[in-house]
Amino acid sequence: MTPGSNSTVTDGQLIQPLCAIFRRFIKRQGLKFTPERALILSAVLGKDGIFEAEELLYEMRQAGHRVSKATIYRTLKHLVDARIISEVLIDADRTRYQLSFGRTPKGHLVCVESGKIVEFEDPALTELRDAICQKYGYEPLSFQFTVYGRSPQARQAESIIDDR
Amino acid sequence: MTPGSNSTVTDGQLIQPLCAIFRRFIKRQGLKFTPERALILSAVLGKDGIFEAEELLYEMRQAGHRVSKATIYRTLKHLVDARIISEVLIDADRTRYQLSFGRTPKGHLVCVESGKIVEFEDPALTELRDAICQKYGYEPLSFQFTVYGRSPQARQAESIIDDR
DNA sequence: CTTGCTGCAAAAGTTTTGCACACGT
DNA sequence: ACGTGTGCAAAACTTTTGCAGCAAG
Repeated sequence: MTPGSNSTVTDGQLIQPLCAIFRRFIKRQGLKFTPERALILSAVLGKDGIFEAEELLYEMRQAGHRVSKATIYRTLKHLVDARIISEVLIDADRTRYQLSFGRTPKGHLVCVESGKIVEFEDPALTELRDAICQKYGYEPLSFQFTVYGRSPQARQAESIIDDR
Repeated sequence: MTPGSNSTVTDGQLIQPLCAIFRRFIKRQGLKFTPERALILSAVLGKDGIFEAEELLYEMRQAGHRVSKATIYRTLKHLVDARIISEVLIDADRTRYQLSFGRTPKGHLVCVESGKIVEFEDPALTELRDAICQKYGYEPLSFQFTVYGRSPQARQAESIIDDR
């Protein structure tokens, strides 16, 4: 139950419909809707932003659920297929994920010094995605826009050290 | 429509200046400009588009140069630091690279079925990068825009199989 | 000479897979 | 019952690192 862990009230409203959507998606492929899959989906919905596989595993175990790393990875793959979450590629270290169902796709602004990630929305992103796809005759599915820069704090910190 | 402005012939003209730039960059850090580093830079300049570390290693060995995987990775890192090449993150499988020095930054259109990657230019990309950075007070460094879709060929192939 | 560089092999880290058993449908 | 799913541990991969000898400045 973990009281007080529900920081994202709005996401809570998504649990019911998304469970149904995921279950339908799974069944449509002749696969099975298991407790583990439901549990992982619910853990994903509890995340408010970008998350990682290992992080999900850790938090689920903290919450007393015993799931294996393998099942996490296998289920995340299905959730991506179902277009409920999407991969977020910020660096080559590991894959990150983000809830994407029913949300405007976001761009990401990354500080190369601190690694801090800021999400932002801009209608131009989806417009650009569609324009490019139309130009090449592609069916648009998703996009990823990541901007790398130096945050104000990092610039200030650097200017103190910097003496070249 | 685009003439051979991105061909390897044009890149040939970049070898001299880029060697100088890289050497200066390396020396500025108190590091050493070695034959291996020059060789790797030259192999990179021979690539016409996106490439991978392993691919570079294979081709250099084919060409009769003996370089280690470790040195390839170490040098690619320096080339990224020097802003001569940039990382291209298409999927989580591996890191790809691309010559970026003196070039308009590109976006990538990826077919999710075939994995084919099309590069494209659009001034809106850099404009968007700068607009976002300005909004948050960041110093813009680079960006990555990847659009995932289904190519006309893939859509056609799928429609033949598809009979749900 | 001093300091960094290279190749090799081993290590590290993330993601995948083989297997035996358990469980949805 | 049948066919998937799960957990575990091992495997697979890409990328990094420790080390001993080598080379650039």
